Amino acid sequence: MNNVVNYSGKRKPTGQRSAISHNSVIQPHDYLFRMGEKLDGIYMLNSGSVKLFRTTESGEEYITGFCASGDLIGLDALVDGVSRTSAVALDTSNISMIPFNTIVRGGDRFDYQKFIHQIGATLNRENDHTMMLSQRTADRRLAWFLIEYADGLASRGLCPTEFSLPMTRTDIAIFLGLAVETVCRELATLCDEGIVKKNRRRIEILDMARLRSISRGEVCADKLAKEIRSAA
Amino acid sequence: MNNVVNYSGKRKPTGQRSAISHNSVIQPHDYLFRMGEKLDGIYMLNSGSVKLFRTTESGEEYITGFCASGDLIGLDALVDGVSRTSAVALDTSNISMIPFNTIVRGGDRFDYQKFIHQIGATLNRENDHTMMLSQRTADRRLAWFLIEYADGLASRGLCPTEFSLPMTRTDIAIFLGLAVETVCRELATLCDEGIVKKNRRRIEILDMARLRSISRGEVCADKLAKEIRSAA
DNA sequence: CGCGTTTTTGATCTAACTCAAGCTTTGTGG
DNA sequence: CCACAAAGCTTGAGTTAGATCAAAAACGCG
Repeated sequence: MNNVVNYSGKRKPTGQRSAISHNSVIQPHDYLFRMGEKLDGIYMLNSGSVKLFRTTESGEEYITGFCASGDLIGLDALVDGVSRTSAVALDTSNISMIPFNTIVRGGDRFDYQKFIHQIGATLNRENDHTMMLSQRTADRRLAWFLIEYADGLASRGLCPTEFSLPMTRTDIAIFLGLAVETVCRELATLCDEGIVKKNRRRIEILDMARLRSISRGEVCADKLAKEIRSAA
Repeated sequence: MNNVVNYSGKRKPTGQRSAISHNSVIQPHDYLFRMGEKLDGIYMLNSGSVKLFRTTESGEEYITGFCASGDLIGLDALVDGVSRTSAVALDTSNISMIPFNTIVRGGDRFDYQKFIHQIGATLNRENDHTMMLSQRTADRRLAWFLIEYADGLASRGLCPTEFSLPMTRTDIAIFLGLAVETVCRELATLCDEGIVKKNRRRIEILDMARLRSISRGEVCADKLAKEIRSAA
């Protein structure tokens, strides 16, 4: 499992620490901030993608979310200014910061309404993630993940059926609470059934309707595979 | 699995719907609001306990959290005024409401700072819940649950080692992403090892240190049980 | 007191984990 | 520019933690 040291060891010196004042660009593997760090405000992702995660003392990594353009990062620091989460860029990303002062006092042209709205959205996404992790089969989890990602793209006006995932299979596995091998296998199953096409990180969704019904638990992804087995 | 109809069917007419203006009392099984309902603001729980949950079209129930005094309820409605979550009282509870207007405009004596703080705290709790659900054994989940509950009591100045749980075993199971039977069995194991004492909903924690180390995954709750088996 | 709900325990089964190993891609240094 | 190393991805075989099914006991309520 990757840990903080790994990443920090191999990244370029760019963006070493969060000296972000207003607008800045960070490179893949650069940290926006690390868990336990005091933040100066909330970050807003303008482009690229960021992974949010925590590591326990014993080195277990937990991924709490993947962020894309428009998302707020560091909301959990609202409690006392310190984030319990680390944020690392997966792609080259453009980021701006909203200082805590602005948030608390309601600064110049800070869109408060929108900020509150985003908090609700974040909370809802967390809830969805939680629901997915409770008592669900691997095929549903993966289907859910792909749909979430596709929907996110669609809401940003991008193509929801053909895209490139910014994260590794291991990241997906951790996020979904599964083993890497399980993610690979389930993805392979979806391909076998003609629901998606994959080429490494590149994903093409061929049958969105079926993918959604798998996600809802109406049908099982391994249905075909099982039918073949039982026929034998 | 319990669903909305069950609860609504057997509750007394009190507090039928959320006509809560400022301060009110609701009885066990009364709904504060149901998923999809338009809220007038965010609720604050002053005493008692409330369960937050969602149900899918297919009737699956997911519990996103249990609230106790001091908690804000309905934050997910900040996105558009509608909550995707249902809130039902587990005990007789005292509740007040902060209208959206007050939140957005920053009314009279609305403690904005505290509000923002609470949002961060809620987000963190969600994250903890998510982490627990990702890749953890049943014994760790249950230990985590008991500790969370105990810590919550402690932070409210109540006794953290002897308490009565307001929710059913089934609720705990759903919240932890486990089967009811598993929750019962793991609780029984904890009792066998002298870590907790139980009498139905009544819980007494005898060895908090050991419970915490189980929660961290340092030791396995079924260790003893296994040692006995392997000795045979 | 009888009935429905909740809790508990037992037996069996299976989905997903773990371990193992090969393959592919990416990155690095000579 | 090529070779080697490291990371990432994939597939197979065997094991196991926890789900499911079944059923009894313990409450609590009308």
